[in-house]
Amino acid sequence: MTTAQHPWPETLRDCGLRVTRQRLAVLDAVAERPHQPAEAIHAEVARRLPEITVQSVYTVLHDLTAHQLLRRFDPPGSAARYETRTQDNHHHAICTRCGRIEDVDCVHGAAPCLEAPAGLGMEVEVADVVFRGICRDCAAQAGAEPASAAPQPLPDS
Amino acid sequence: MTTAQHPWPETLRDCGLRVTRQRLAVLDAVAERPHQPAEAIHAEVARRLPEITVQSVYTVLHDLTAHQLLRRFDPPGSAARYETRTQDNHHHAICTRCGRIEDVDCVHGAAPCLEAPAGLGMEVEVADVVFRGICRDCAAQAGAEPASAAPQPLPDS
DNA sequence: GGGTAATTGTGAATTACTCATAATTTGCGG
DNA sequence: CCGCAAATTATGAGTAATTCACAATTACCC
Repeated sequence: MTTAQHPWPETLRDCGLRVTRQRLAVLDAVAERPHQPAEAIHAEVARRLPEITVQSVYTVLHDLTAHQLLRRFDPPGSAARYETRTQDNHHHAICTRCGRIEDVDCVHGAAPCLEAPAGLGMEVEVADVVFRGICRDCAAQAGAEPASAAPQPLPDS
Repeated sequence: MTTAQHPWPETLRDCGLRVTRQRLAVLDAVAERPHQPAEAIHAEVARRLPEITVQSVYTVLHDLTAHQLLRRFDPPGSAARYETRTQDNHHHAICTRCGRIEDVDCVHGAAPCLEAPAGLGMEVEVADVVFRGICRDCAAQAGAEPASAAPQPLPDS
């Protein structure tokens, strides 16, 4: 689908970061499949760079997140996820049954929820919103199967 | 301040739970100091029940959370916190410098942010909102000290 | 190409929990 | 009150996710 890739090397250099195979591979993997945990990113990256270690993936993810090339998202009760959408203010929806994570564009405009805490003595910089519920597919299945009480352990995207 | 305590024993029995010293002590500790991690709750509880173990605190927190007597909150990149405000829809503000966590009442009314994802194929049950920024105290200090780049490791309340 | 600082690899350590099982306790029935 | 059964807690080990220290390698300016 996306034949034209991001100019990752340029972006890296703009941040004062060196261009390495590991960083490019991680950026590609996260761009292609967002909302994956570090282990899954490592598995994907290892297909091209079999010698890469999980620890290096952690280091790369940490560095790229610190430089705003990646955004880290912590689903409650699960490992951290990463995505390349860092410039816009978007939120996330998690299905409590199948664990699927989807992006949710901001409803109130560009910087929506930041207007919220009027009386709060704080200058708000970020507002992270996590919606939780039952996605359409799981709701459809719920009619047939009563479904398990415990939610699935957050599989993939 | 709050001389009149909650009727925890009654509340516990209403949930079909037995009344134990450990549960009462945990409920008291969380009510008195919300937004504390399990370790801090254990430390507080241990002042009255020196023989209690951290694992038991984890079990109690888990059980009470499952029965809606406590609400669990996962700050990004930090251990879980607990609070007794379970009936209202409120959110949280975290100072990225000092780590202080404060409650934020809902701005849009009772169930505010649930109206958000119109085009989303999901029936939203919960909307967790986390505001992050610099609190008033830290902003005042920022003028004097340039402050460290890394945020403090989420101390207390 | 050479040097140097940045980056990655290696391996151990840590944090925040969870799990299995044994000991204890609560609360009901008698 | 007493005792039993189920619920709860203590004990100890185990796990997942991530971090840390340091040695080996690599990118990039000259």
